[in-house]
Amino acid sequence: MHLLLVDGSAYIFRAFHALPQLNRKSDGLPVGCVQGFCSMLYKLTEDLKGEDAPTHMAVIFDHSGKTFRDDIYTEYKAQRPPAPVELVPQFPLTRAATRAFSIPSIEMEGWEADDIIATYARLAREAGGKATIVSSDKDMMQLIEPDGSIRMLDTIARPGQPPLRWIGMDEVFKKFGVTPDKVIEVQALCGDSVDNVPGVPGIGVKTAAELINTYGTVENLLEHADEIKQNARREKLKANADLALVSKRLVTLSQDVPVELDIDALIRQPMEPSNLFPFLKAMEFATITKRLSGKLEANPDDFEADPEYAATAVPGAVGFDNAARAESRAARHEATGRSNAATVAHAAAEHARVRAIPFKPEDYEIIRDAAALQRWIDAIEMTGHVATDTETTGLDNQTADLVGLSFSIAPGTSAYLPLGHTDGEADIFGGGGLVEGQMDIRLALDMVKPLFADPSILKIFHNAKYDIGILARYDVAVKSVDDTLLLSYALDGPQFNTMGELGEHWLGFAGQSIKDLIGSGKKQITFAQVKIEDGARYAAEDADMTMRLWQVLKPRLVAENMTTLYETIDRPLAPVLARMEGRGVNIDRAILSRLSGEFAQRAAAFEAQAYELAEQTFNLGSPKQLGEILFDKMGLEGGTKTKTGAWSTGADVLEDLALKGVPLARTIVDWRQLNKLRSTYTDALPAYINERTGRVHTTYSQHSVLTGRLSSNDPNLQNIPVRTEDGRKIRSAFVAAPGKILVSADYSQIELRVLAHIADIQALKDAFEEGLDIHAMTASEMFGVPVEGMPSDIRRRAKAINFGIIYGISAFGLANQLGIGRGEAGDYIKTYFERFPGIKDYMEEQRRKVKEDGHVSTIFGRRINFPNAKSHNPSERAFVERASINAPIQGSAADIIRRAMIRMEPELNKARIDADMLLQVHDELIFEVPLGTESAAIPVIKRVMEGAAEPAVRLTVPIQVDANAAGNWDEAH
DNA sequence: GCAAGGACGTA
DNA sequence: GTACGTCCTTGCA
Repeated sequence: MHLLLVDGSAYIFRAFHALPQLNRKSDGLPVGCVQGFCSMLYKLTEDLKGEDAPTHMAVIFDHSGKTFRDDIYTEYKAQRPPAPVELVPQFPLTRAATRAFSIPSIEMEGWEADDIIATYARLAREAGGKATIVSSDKDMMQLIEPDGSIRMLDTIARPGQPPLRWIGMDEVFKKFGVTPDKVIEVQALCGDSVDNVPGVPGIGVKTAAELINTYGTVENLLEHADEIKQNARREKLKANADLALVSKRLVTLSQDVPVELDIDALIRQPMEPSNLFPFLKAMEFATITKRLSGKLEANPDDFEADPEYAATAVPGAVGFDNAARAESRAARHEATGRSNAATVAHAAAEHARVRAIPFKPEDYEIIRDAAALQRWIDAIEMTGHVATDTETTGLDNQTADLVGLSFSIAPGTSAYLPLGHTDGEADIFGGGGLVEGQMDIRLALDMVKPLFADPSILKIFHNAKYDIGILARYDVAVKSVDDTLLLSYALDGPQFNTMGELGEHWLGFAGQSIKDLIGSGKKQITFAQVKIEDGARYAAEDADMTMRLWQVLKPRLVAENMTTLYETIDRPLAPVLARMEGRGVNIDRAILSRLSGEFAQRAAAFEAQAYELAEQTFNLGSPKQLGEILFDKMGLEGGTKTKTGAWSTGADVLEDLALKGVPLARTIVDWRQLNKLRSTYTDALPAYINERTGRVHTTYSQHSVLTGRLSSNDPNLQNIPVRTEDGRKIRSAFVAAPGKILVSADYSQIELRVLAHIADIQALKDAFEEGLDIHAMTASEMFGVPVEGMPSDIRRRAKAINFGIIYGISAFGLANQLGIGRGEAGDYIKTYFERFPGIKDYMEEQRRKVKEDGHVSTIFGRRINFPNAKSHNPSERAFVERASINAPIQGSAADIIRRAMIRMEPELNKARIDADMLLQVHDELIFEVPLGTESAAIPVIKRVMEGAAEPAVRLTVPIQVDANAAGNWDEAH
């Protein structure tokens, strides 16, 4: 008899740390360890042949919870960190894998796997057989027998080593310096920091082995302790005799576990295809499935993936396709709802654990010299990850100066490194000198630089893009980043923005407000002027808070299937945006200044005209005063009121009045237009030119928009005018730098194409495939007019309907847009749905989904939440319905361009094209390239943009990108 | 000095 | 009918 005992828990942990954890299944669940585990089980059956072939087999796991060792020594394994988030969901899966291979999976409450293994090994030996323990855990070495009846086998794959390595007497002696029967004696003395076995302080393996080889056992050693010559050693032993004895009990494996299955129950069973393949298919393990199908002579296609473990959402099938697929998806969702229970529970437990840790500002450290900084760097390298934050003199990372850095390696363990605090009164030259007690900024940055560049150390920021931008200006590159702001965005959307809001919500503590430190308004100071001690408390708390939020939010990623979205779309985009912001865009100050004068003059003329027509002066910028003049004083008919009871004076109202012969209305419309262009663009933009770079640097927000779009602010470069002739003059002030040229590339009709894909509308898809004018085609389908020679008004109506569809159409809105009656608009919509019934199905599906789940999704799995979906207010509910129809369309298009942006720079580099991506305007990317290289750049840019959905989603419509080059943005567009 | 509302620029 | 940000006025602190 040969019993093979696999130490399942040890294998998973060792494999997790020994192998790169790259494998995930299609819903983002990490399964690298499960895969390694399955390969190992398969390999064992392949490699253990002849006399090594086992006749009996079992896989043993640790049971969660307390064991008898916790009663002996309360600190046992107390310092062990919680299992890595990626690993937790894999625990139940390895049990399932064991069962799939028709092998008994054994775990027992109150016992460690090691004890169960020891017991079975003894039973096998007593029955006259032998046992092989598949493990490399040193704690098991005590079981090895010199006669070979109990052996160990290490199967963790390592480069350059044979796949299976036997551990016998020699290996044990090498490790402990004693024979296996003395291993527990040595361990009792030297202890084990991993399991927190105390041992005798100051005695290591070497000394312990020497002592045991002389005295045989711990007990005998303690009895003869007085004979030991070395003073220190003798005293340590005598003082810690109790610890040594307790340690021995801790490391001694119990061989008397009351096992439930007796050894006959462990006889090897043949693999059963109907057991095996459903699991392997659910895990999406193609290679091993293929190998086993050959071996078992079974066809895996005959089996369905086990619904309990299969992926929730297949990318490309998210959103709506047709009723049948939606149904099967719902079924899968249910199924994984169960299989994800462990990950959900883990996330909740982490939240509870972290929330319970109190904040202690008095524990924060201030790093004032190189020695202290080196200690922190060493600790960070040990930990492998660090929450970090930059403190600066302002909100704009293109102008703010670095004042300090904070680091946290665990909740409550945090430090501040002050670098640029100044004293004295600020003068016009930027303030007083540096305060004492700070490291030289260059020296400190040189010390932390390798840390930030080290890909094996994860840097956790809150809004990494800001800090990456600051650090880049100090020549510090950052690799391997997590971002609590983006984690929160992927999980909850733009619900929480600031760290204070996140802290308040998840930890019940908002943290110190920056206003308390620097004040606000006129009396506001910069962080550089804050006292170091005060700044330290704030900054260290920020890093501490970031670390806590990361520990709360990161596990939710797996539990809520958002890992792929976060890791492949949101997180990698941040450094791309940081570079775009850093590059800025060149604008021609002279053009804007000339336009400013022109607009001001023309506006003044309209102003004078307005006073004349109104027969009084008033503030043209005041809708209130205007409304009173038009509707009260002049007594015009048909005025409507806004929700606050004020007269409505929007452009559409004034336009109406103008047509009815009210010249004042036209004058106001024209004045407002010019005034808008002047105040928002020609006057404001030059003030944004950065002195250092001579360019305008916008700030993108990656976490503000419900649907996944970006937004742009300070200044907003996503709403530069284009529709009117005056507006385009402003656009022409965005110019390429000397020797360069601008390339503008925009997606053609991306949202309608996305709609055609998700709602699966064949007529629309065909039209795009054939390159038809989509609005004319719609008009022709709806009104039965041939495309050739179609009246422009008919096409205009169809265009409005197409846009209306994307916006979640209502008869009311369409009527408003087209200036027709509600009845007529309703008829249009009815006709449209008759011609494209799939669209109606899509809309109903989204309405149903949002009501049921409170969210809808993009084709890449981005979730868009609508907490209002069940509102009792009918108009609020109608709004949610329209928005939930629009969100998957707008959001999927936004995901596509995000993916294009992430891939753009590597692809341009690969093609050896020197092109700088400067701006994104939702469906358009603007680049600056050396003059003459535009014709080489454009094909690459188009290829990346057009293929951006692949391979995650195979779109069923062609994507078209139009690109042009010119010296300014107006002509390139 | 700040928040809300109205208006208007973009996709 | 969707999604944003900015400027200006108004009203209140």
